[in-house]
Amino acid sequence: MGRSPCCEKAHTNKGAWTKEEDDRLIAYIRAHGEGCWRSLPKAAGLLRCGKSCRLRWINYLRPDLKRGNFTEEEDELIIKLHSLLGNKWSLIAGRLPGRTDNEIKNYWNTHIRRKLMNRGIDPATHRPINEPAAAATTEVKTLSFATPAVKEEGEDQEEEKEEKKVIIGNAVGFNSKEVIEKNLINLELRISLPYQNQSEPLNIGNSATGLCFSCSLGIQKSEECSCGNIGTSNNASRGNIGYDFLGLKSGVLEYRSLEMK
DNA sequence: AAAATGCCCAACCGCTGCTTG
DNA sequence: ACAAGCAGCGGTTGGGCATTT
Repeated sequence: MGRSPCCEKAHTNKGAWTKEEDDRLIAYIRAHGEGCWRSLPKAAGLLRCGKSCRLRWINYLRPDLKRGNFTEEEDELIIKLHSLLGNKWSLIAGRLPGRTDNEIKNYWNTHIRRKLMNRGIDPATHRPINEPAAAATTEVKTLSFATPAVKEEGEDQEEEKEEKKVIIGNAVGFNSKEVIEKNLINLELRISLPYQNQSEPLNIGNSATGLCFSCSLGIQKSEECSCGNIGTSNNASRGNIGYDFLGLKSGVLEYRSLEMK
């Protein structure tokens, strides 16, 4: 048997929150802190379900929320993060202090989508709208590399052979579930390169360190390594991507911070 | 001035993965 | 082991406000 229900839905309020409800919720969380949303409504004297209280607090009442208009810098950061992460609003919000996933999601749908459309960029793919579909799927490189993690003795031989792959292409598309289900990668993320004119050579390695793109990503032992540093790169352990990816300079995006689960 | 239309955003809905009993 | 609840997430909705006709 499971646990008892969190609240009686028949006796809960719905719709817009009143000032009194807000005050009760704020007062309760100030006194007892966040968490245990299940018991919070009853303890705080609110006729709301815990889920509704959590949403109200996170999206509206939290004292560290910025409110107000998004800055141009925030706009550009959201665009860049979206090109990397897709509709992972909570991850994007994690990079924008004082902003919530709901707020960013709304802002994206109402402002940034239109902004990109006006620039002639498809907000879903971050590519020029008139670009042929075929071109969007070319130049997809798959880097294969054995997992650097130390295997414990006695693990299945088949498991030993499994590859973990980072799919690097200039197509932004997320099918992370499939990738994870196939146990190909432990990152719920596809890292994709920005659109580039085919005539322009890719110059995304780290010229400062002399590392190629795959080494800069911390992908050791990659077949795609072109810099001769196979197995010697320690960027992964440093945690930084170390190149200007979509204009995100080293340190803005930390590789480890993109790991999920 | 009133009606129609468009926009914004808070809140809800439904799903997924994890936890609990 | 299993069923049911919880927390968190992304998608969608609808009410209120602003602008246009």
